[in-house]
Amino acid sequence: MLDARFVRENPDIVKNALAKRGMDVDLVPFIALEDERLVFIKDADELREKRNKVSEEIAALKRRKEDASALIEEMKDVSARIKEYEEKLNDVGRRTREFLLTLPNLPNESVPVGRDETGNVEVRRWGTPREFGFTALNHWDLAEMHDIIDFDRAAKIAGARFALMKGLGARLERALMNFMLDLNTSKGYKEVFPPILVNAESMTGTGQLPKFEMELFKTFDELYLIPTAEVPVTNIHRAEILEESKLPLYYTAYTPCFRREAGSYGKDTRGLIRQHQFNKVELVKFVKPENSYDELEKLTNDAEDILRKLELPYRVIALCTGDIGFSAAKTYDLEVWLPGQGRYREISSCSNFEDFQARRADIRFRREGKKGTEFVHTLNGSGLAIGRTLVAVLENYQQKDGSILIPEALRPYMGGVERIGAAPVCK
RNA sequence: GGAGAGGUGGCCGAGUCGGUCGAAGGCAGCCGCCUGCUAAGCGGUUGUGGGGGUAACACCUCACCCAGGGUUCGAAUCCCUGCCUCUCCGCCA
Repeated sequence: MLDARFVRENPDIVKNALAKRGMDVDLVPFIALEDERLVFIKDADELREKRNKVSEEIAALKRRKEDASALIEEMKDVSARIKEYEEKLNDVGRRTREFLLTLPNLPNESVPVGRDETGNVEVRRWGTPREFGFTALNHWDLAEMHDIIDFDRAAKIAGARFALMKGLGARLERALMNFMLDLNTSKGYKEVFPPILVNAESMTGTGQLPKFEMELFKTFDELYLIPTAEVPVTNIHRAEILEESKLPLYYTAYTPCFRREAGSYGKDTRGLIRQHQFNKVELVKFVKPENSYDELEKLTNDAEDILRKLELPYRVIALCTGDIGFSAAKTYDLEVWLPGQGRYREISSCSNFEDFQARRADIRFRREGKKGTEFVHTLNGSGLAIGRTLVAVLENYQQKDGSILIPEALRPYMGGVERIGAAPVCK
């Protein structure tokens, strides 16, 4: 959420920044509402001041056993007017807040300007896509060949866009989770395992609500299935004032993630790329404002490191103003090479939200020796999406005979299994 | 699911028949003083947010005692609803 005061005092800056996102926002009604709100606050405060003063007088009179009925009579009217103002204030305050909650974050100046994903900028590449010397298969063909993912039975159990992992497929999924968590924790990220069902306040804190409810699975108990661990982990510190000395805070979490994928009909209908339920290991940071862009580079590098250790070719994309997410001020996507598709596909998204989420979720810190508080900056990134990493491993490590080598880094997590397919394998 | 208890400032904890309570007291913290050092002791101080004000402080004012309503001239204190926590019973991975 943007700061109400900042918006009303800098409407041009806000309007121009949002224009870069391709939005034409009319701030005039908002500012009018704000002006009204400020007047109400002033008037209501003055009345309340009077009420407080007179109440003391009444109390003093009563203590002296004197008659206070004239004052009480007078205050009845004052109180009634205060109530009127409070109702107006509630109404206006609610409307300004609702408006602000629907405004996305302002892009950072370093974000390339562009209308849509065609405006994204490749920042760097790592690794070289392998020369196969044969036609590389899709991961779903490979998975079927080895009976490690069963989409048909998953559809029977749950529906489309679900997967049943079996045998070494399930083992590989688990190996990736553990490998990533171990690597992340070795870099100082604290491992947490949060609730994956959260309340509306948490969803509002990170920006999923109120605008994107249609993308979420909701239960009958007013709880939502998380679309990413970003939600519960960022909300760990909701409504808290942190000590400066505790910052930065780094967390990593494995969680399942759930997305309705409304509006993605016909996209990635086969395979593991786009599922209603998938596993992900997430990185989350709480940092001081002056460090947040350094921290974004470091976080992105930490996510990249996972791909490097798995020896999977990837590239880093700086999303342009028209393509960054609602809450983000800047985002790098990591895209891994998928031979089966012959192109790079998103496997991680690393963002700096600056104080956008912190303001919504009320996460502040106090500087040593200074009075007052400031909002922290929050960041997060996938480190990494497990399902898509598994896809990348299957497709990049496939051999001519159809077997799949296990990346060196994962073998300790696979009980020593080096290959899916040719060698003795459990099916 | 059934039966009770409770939610107060960084923490502990007091708030009597509603009135001078932003809230006693203690601890922790901070600033002084004192003391060979440390401890103890003495004095002072220490919440958050909004509005106004200032070059910046200062300062003025309003709100906040889980949340939202209600009663009242006036509520931390009374009433209602919700949320959460704890204890006991039942049930269960």
